[in-house]
Amino acid sequence: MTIPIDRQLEILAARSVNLVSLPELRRKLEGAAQGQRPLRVKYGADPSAPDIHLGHVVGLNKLREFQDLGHTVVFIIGDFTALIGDPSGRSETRPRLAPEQIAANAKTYQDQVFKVLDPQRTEVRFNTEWCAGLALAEVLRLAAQVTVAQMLARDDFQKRFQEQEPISLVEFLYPVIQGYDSVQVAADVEVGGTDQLFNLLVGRDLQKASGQDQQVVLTLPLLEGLDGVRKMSKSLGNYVGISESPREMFGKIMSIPDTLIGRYFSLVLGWSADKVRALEQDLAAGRKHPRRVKDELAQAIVEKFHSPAAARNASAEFARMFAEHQPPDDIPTVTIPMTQRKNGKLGIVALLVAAGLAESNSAARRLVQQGAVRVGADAVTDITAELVIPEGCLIQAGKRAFARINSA
RNA sequence: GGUGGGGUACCGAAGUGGCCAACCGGGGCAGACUGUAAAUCUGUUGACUAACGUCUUCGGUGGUUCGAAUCCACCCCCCACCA
Repeated sequence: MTIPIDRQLEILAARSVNLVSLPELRRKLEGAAQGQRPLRVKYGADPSAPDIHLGHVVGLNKLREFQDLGHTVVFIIGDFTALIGDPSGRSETRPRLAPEQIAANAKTYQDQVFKVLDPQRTEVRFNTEWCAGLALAEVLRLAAQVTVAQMLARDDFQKRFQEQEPISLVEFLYPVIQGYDSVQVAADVEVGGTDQLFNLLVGRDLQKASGQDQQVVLTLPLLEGLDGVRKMSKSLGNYVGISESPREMFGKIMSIPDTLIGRYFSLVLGWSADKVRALEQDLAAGRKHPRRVKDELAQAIVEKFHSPAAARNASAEFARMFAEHQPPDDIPTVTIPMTQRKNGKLGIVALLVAAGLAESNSAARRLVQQGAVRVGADAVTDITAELVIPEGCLIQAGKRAFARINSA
């Protein structure tokens, strides 16, 4: 590593919201450079939802930057803490998960994170390793480091408390256990979202109490989800999973509000602040068209998680589907036995249901009445229509749902 | 242990004997428009029915009533407060 420390600090501090503290990070980087010892950069993942999405990528990108500078990422899967549920930013107690579910999620996690992280410089740990056998006496010693006042000073708890919403005692323990992870892995740095600030700082306290060097805390912005307002999360359904198909991924990114374009370039693709600013100025001045820029964004993201070819295809298909209103090329084929037909004809409502394009006859009728349905080249607006369906006939319900019909 | 407040459709939340398949908001779906699955506007959002209409739904079980999400009884679950 011959990159000067100043440059390293610049890279690592980019996009951060909190950095506690810059001098400490400098000291640690210098120590690492001199002692040929990579820093241990901790990141905790909550396996309560199985998909890694772009919101996680914000953190993963930062970890990758550490790795590219020669450091080691300690990726902790919070299989034990998932039994509690992180209260951060929550307005209610999180549901607790079954151990089998957590194990399954943890597995898919590991498969996904290496799309961003370098496996050679990653240490994956499960915190059950050291939490499961934790003696109560030890828990008490740890818990003694945090005061109720500190807890209640947090926005999320305060709000819940004032609104007489329930707060479980184990939720108070969550930061303690997460902090204990830092002690166990001897973390030099911990990276997390801004909502994790409190938890990360508790890690510092516990390390200090254990006589360890305190970890540097680095928080990153929370990426807004597809709705453009709330943070991206699985439970809000406003997320883009990194394992999603190129088409899904592309389409979802095209649907983000224009105002978020710069943020996605910055946080998902790691663009520099200067570059993002220039882009936003071009957009504001009308020198660049949001549609085109978003297309670039969506392609770049698909490329990051799939391939350049997949990105080009997704873009082309999207344009064909929505700009030219052409059907996509992989349409599911549904077989409808001739026996379901009367005189070789099929009612439009039954057809939609049989093709899986409507959940019920009522829903099918609504679609027809709303003018969403096409059979072959013809729009169908009469719910009593009886149709002869040629082999391979294309059925469309709405802009995005298609099926091709076979008989048997 | 005591007191009080709750459990309504995917979510939030009104409704306190008929006008309730149930206001409203969010979400979803559809249409128009467009630069996109953006924004905006409009419609729609239990099931069956071509339609009239019928059936099931408001924590559970019974009951009162011509008629209940709404009243009564018992039960289950959740929460806050005071100890």
